[in-house]
Amino acid sequence: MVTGRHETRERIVQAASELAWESGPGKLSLDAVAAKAGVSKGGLLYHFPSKAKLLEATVETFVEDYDRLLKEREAAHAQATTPVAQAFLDVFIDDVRCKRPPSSGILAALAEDPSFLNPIKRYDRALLDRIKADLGDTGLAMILYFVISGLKCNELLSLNVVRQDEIDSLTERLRALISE
Amino acid sequence: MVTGRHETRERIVQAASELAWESGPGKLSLDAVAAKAGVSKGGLLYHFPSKAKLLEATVETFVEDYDRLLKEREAAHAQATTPVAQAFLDVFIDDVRCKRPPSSGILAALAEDPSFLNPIKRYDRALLDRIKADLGDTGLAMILYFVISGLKCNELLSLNVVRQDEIDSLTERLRALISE
DNA sequence: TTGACAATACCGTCCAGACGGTACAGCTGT
DNA sequence: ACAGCTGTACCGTCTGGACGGTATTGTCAA
Repeated sequence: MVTGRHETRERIVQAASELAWESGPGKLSLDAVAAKAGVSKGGLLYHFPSKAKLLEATVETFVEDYDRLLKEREAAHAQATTPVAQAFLDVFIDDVRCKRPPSSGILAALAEDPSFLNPIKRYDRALLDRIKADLGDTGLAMILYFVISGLKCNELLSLNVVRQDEIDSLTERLRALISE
Repeated sequence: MVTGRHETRERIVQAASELAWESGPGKLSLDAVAAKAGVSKGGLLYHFPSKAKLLEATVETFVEDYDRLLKEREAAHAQATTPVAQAFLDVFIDDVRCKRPPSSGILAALAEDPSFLNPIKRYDRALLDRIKADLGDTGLAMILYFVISGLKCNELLSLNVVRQDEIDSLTERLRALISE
């Protein structure tokens, strides 16, 4: 098969994420991932020499994708007084609007070993600091960050505690809080 | 060994939770749980005829324990205007103060099958409604619920994004918001 | 230009070990 | 007598990963 430089790698990572969602985070097998990605198991192990490396890459990809979206939204709010906070909200709202299945790749990584989430930990700590600096108000920054974090967690674990209209009114309220 | 009626059951559930924390949520084996609980595998399977039943019980125990703590705190705030919201905050604060390892039993259940979390979903939906009724202000209730939810998630996934003093100032601010 | 070689990107097979679960015989405190 | 176990033996399945092989593409000296 003729493939671009890292096209197959990306396909494998995406297949892993989708499979984690479909068959449960702890039931991710390399065989299944390979099959879903349209690659033989040998081929998979060429790109990711172990399951650990695959899950590592899944988390890293997740962070990179999120960072790209956030930067895009930040650029769109470049003239605003609180671009980071606005962008942070925007990305979350887009995420729920898109109704795409939660990124269970990170759950699969968590199931294997909690320390795989370290990149997220680092990224989010830096993000929280940026929101703080952006808003000036530390307390408000934390409220914004953790409300969104709670909502994301609710999605990630498929708890579905809130309805869409409740999410909408909550995000509107947050928008008002950070626009004052 | 002399045991009470359901003492062994409880010991097994607790062993499962601890093991999920120590060796990763997805690497919970019945052999290991039995060993940790000081029970033979046959004995474990006497109490929980399958792994699914064990994880189910783990989640149920988690919800029951939480409910007991919440009710205690509610009783302590019986004369206040917003007992549920106050108690909700109290239980969280106690939880982080105790510095006990996160209840990874639910992560193990999640790894096996996300639908094991349904009891939590039901409980939390009802809890959110109670906080809403308690506070009168729907938006404020959701902010309170999701900030705490975000903080819990942060703990559950061991992300440790915030320091203890930041948590303290955030919970104080929430306390002020719901005491007005 | 070409031929030798090497790196890349896979394929297909195989295996040791772990796992969930079954079965069952025996022990023991009440 | 019987619930509540223990201990052992076992089965079928699945899994991560090692391994050897193959086809394609790229590099580079002669």
